[in-house]
Amino acid sequence: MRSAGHEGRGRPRLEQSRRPGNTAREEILDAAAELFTTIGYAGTSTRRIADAVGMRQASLYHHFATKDDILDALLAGTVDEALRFAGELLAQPGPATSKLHALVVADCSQLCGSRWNLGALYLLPELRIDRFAQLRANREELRRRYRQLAAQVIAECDGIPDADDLPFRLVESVINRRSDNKECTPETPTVIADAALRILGGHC
Amino acid sequence: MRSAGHEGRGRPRLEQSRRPGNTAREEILDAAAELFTTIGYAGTSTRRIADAVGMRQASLYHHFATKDDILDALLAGTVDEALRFAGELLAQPGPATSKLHALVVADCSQLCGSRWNLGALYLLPELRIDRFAQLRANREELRRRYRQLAAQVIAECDGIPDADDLPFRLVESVINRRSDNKECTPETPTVIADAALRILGGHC
DNA sequence: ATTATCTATAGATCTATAGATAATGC
DNA sequence: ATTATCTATAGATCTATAGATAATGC
Repeated sequence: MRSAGHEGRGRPRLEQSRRPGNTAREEILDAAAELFTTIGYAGTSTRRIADAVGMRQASLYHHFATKDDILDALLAGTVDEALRFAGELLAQPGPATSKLHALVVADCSQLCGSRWNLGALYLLPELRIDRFAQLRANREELRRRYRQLAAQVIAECDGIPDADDLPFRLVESVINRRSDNKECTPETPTVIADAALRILGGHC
Repeated sequence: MRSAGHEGRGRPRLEQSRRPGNTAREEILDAAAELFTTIGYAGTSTRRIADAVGMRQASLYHHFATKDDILDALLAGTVDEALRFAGELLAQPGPATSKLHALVVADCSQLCGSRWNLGALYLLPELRIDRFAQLRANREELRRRYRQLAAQVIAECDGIPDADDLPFRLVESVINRRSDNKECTPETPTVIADAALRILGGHC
């Protein structure tokens, strides 16, 4: 079992690795995740990422063709699981209330559990460029499914129709809380999920 | 009454102004507000701001000493009014419920009403540098006053203690909605304010 | 031979400054 | 004289490429 930065295949690094990860690719993604979420994408130079890993700037390009590809790799997969779970819940029978609760708990757990605040990447203004249109569309579809589930809860429990976008926004608030250096507690996911149901104003 | 870009004091511009505002300073701030909120701060070059105004890049520096100063000028004052109003409400007697409602309505109206989504500037990762520590502290103080007011509502109405941060986060959600190109409606401020009370779970 | 790193650098930025110029104001 | 613009550019980046080098694998 090879530990990062030690005894690899190619030429050895000049400095020892400072990052977790079994491969150079994972080390780069870990450093980029920290920097992109804290100082932004445009504000993070490839040199700074390389410094954080402990390699030369040019060496990044053996693993990623462009800087955009690094952001892409970080984002890929973050929404997919949430999207899949939301689709599965929508297809199932049963009360929407418990389904929405389960979705919120799952998504908040994921947002709270990641080593870096990866959800914040979706809020970066840089994501507006065409290159990331597909990723934005995925997030938009997730939002649509939240609204659909929320609308079902509102219908079932005689809630407030205008509130159907708010459960999704409450989940996003976990990202803002982490950006403000407020930690998640183990209770956070259920606190948010309970709040998401209350906010719809129904009597179930 | 002088209209921007026409018959001013100094040397005339090569191009006509493309921006609203009675002074060059206002035109620059308008262009910067659009660009900073849509493509980010680090991602917006001073050249691009100047192009959007219809002047040369170097001419910006007659009005602002540094690029940071432009962001600073946009942020200055955006939180101050909210902070003042929150402080005033906290000092007044009366039920916390109606005070929190009024604060949320006021802040959401301000966030919805600005020509550009200025609230999004507070969510930019670039604001983490020391230069903007005071502005972040102001926003943190506003958040603290929201929590204080929310805690009073929770005490008065037997609500859920863990929910005290959520009214502030709901107000922030208006920023995310605008970033997602969802317009505010005239009802948005009261929709959010009503939701902020429901989310605290009290029986008042 | 293959791989992952290294050094060096091209070419394109980007912020900010220096100094000239073309208006109005006095 | 004062003001707001302009042109030109210094100096510091930044991304990405070219090609050398030092390991392991076969």
